[in-house]
Amino acid sequence: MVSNLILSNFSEHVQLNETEKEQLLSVLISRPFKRGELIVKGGDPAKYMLFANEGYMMTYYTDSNGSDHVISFAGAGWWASDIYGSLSQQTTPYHTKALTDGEALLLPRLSIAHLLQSSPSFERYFRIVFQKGMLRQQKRYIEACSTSAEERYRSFIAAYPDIIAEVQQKYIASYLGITPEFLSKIRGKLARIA
Amino acid sequence: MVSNLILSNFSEHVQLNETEKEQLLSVLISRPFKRGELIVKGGDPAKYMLFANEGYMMTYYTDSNGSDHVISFAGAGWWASDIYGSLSQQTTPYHTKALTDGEALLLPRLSIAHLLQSSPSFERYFRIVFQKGMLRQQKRYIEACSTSAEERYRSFIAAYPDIIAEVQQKYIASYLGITPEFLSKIRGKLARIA
DNA sequence: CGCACCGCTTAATCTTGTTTAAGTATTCCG
DNA sequence: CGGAATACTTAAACAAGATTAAGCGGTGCG
Repeated sequence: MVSNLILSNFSEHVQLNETEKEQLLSVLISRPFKRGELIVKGGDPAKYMLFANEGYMMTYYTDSNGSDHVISFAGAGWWASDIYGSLSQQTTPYHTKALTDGEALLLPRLSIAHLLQSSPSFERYFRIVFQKGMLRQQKRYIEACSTSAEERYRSFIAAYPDIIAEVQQKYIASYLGITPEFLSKIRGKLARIA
Repeated sequence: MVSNLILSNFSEHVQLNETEKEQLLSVLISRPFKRGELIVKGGDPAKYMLFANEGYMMTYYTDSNGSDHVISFAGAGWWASDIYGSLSQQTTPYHTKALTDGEALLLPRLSIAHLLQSSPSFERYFRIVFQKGMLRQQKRYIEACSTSAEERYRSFIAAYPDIIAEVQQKYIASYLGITPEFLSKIRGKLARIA
């Protein structure tokens, strides 16, 4: 398991000493995955936070009508946005699925609790991660309300060309909050213009 | 300034000792407000986090077309959800407005930084606040995608009857992501049924 | 090889919610 | 008290996006 990515992610926000680094690395669990594999199933006990060390994952929610809603994608160097694994809660409502082959690093809930208690640096790190997460979610909500599907698609390809390349269209559609059919229509229109 | 509310909010998540309590109270600034008053204006330097000690506030965003989008309401005992004041950033894009007469407690950004450094309890408190905030925002996004405006309105009145009583309809409409006209239509329909 | 499945596309029809516009009720304020 | 904003309602025309259904192309597998 190569752990440069997660260490550099931490060091963007806090400075860990060698002991803390070792402590972190010692509790991470490598979890290789294959394209299409369901890594965490909604309804199951939420035991971990998931960091993408390699490849792509997505976190999504199945509503009461059986429709899926993609909450976010996570490429290498990102946390999956199912953070129920960080709470002393029984289950997560979210699924997390592999979109490509790759490797996740699992951080067990109990280890999180332990890290948080052992050093303020960890409290600080997760405080910042959640602070940014909250801001990102707010921004996404506003964009969903105030811009058309076509605009959202355009800004998505501009912002995440790598995800467009790797991820199936139906998941992009779900992320944008539209049907695959409508995304196809938008793409047809954009291709005709270009 | 009576500060029971904010202390009891903190004590829901962390246990502060007397020194920490005094430290917190000593940096809070009382900010009484009148109904309709703009407490924080979008585009201005973000200097504070705002805690509602009495009355109701709302945080909203004005998009590039000039339409407003209510991000959240904050009644007594809640933080306003503009958390830009907690970052070392220049400005906030969000407005915060008084919906009733009341009092906000302002927590200056520099004081936050100071609290965070002086005790892990404060890191922990804000970590939990942002963690919950992120989850709330995710939930809201999913609801916006997966349920009709009528359902959202019904669950809103069920969950926040006090806000319905205090807050103008056009702001509720904005919060639900619909036009005031359409909310009026929904209300008409529900009244006819009942 | 063949066929079943899955993802993408296209197009017609339908729904939800918007826009525009007009009218009514309230509240604020001199 | 009176007049002017401002909030809410109603209704018709309209638009964005959903639904349904059909067809097409690749791909995995017996």
